[in-house]
Amino acid sequence: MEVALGRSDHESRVKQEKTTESGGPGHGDEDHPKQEIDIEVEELESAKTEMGEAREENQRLKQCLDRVMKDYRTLEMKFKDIFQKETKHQSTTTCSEPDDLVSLSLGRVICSNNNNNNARTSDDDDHQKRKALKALLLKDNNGEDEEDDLALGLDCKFETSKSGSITNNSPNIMNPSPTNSSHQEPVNNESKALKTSRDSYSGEDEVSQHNPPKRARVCVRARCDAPTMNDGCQWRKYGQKISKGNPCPRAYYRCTVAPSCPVKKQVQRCAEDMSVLVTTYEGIHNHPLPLSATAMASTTSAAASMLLSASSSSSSAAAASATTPLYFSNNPSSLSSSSSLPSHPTITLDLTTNSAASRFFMTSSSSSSNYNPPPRSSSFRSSTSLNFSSPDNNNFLSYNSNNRNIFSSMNLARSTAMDNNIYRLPYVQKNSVINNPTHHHAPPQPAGLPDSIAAATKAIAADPKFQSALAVALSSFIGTGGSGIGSSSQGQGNRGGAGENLPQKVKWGELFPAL
DNA sequence: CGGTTTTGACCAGCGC
DNA sequence: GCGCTGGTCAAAACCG
Repeated sequence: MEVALGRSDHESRVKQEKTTESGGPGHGDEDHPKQEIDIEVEELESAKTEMGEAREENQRLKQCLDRVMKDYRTLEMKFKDIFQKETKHQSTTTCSEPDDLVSLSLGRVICSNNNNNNARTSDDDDHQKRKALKALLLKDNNGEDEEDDLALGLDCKFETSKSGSITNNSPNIMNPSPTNSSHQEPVNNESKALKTSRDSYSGEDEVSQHNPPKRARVCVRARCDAPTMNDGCQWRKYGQKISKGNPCPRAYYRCTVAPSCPVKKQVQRCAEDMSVLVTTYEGIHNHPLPLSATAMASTTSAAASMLLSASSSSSSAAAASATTPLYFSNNPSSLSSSSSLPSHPTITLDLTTNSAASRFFMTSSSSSSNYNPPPRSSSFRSSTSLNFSSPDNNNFLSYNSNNRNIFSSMNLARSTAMDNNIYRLPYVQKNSVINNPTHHHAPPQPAGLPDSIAAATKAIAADPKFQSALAVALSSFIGTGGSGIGSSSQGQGNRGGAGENLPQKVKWGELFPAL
């Protein structure tokens, strides 16, 4: 419906413009009506052409979605089998051993010990996870109605071996589950969650309480002309600083969706490339997020969870190093936030290079990395980078051929879904391959979609982190489709919205007037 | 008028 | 202890 409106708006706008150009009715000479008719016919034809193209693309997207669903179900079955086997195998051991799958398991409660407080069985969790992901993948019309499900689905939960009575949110940077205890304990919840997460990666409970490490940060690098990226949340600027080594000031924002929300973000342009916006998120939302914010939320929470999961202990870090290919953004100069504050465990989502969503890198910190943050003698230091860039344009997840960064794509995707009830999924291009030279589990990829999916299946099955992160990434894309863009990000009276007004916001009717 | 932004001051952590 | 830097506060300015 909205599409039609957008189209009619477009047409009426065109007509209005023409009327204006021709000086209005009765003012032009005799030839003008003919020319106008010709022009209108031409535009009608072009509009029809565009409509046809859009329909084709919609078909492709539907097919892509079907394939993704099939793959997902296949993978889920495999994963479930593997997980059940591992659960049986590990049932004899304690839960003190961190589970690399914990971070992105989409609601699963991992490491279930014998504590009775956890009534959820593995099957229950699987069911919940499946339900949540299914809701993510299948919901098409009533996105807002399923916001809770979405949030639940994207939630990550930890259960520490010591505090079994607490089923906390993971260090979920952006998206705690609204169904959890957030509402009951809006303030303490964060510290609890942080404590749990800290405990999980420091392994020093007592020390953590008295000398807590800095909370994890998620750094997102993306090309953006706007003052800040629109991530769906409401932010209020509370400070600005010129930081060392960067002529561009760093702006400090605080989440204003809820008064007590502790989440902050720092926004700074990259010194070497002013078009790159570096946004660093810190903290845990203690309120339900608008659906428009869940994309970034799930992405950043996944990243942070991975970071903390990988950092949870030496064993898990070693496991991460062993199982996860290393691919650092190798651009420390741009990571002013993280590099200047290496005491914060920081994960970086690098979305800056070339094409759209593009290649999907999972990386993890390791001493063998070529990324050398400034040395600092003390404090925990961790840096992890997810690189979505595609230097060679062999896209795996790609929105389209536009040279648009992933989050611009997210905005567009949401506009699409909002107006057309069809998710504008990142689709796999015809010649797409998973081209991850650093991924040892991914065999050489021949071109072609089925092979790509097969390769993806192998790669995902081989690497739980990759698997989980891919799921989250997919849910991020899909999650953007459920509601109107900016519908919740800009509240009443939010003038300026801390620079969050959407210059990059594109109306669907303008983008695809043919629809 | 209420909310946001700006901006100088202040504080804490760190290195020397 | 001092200086540097990052981060935050809060009063004033700004805006619709």
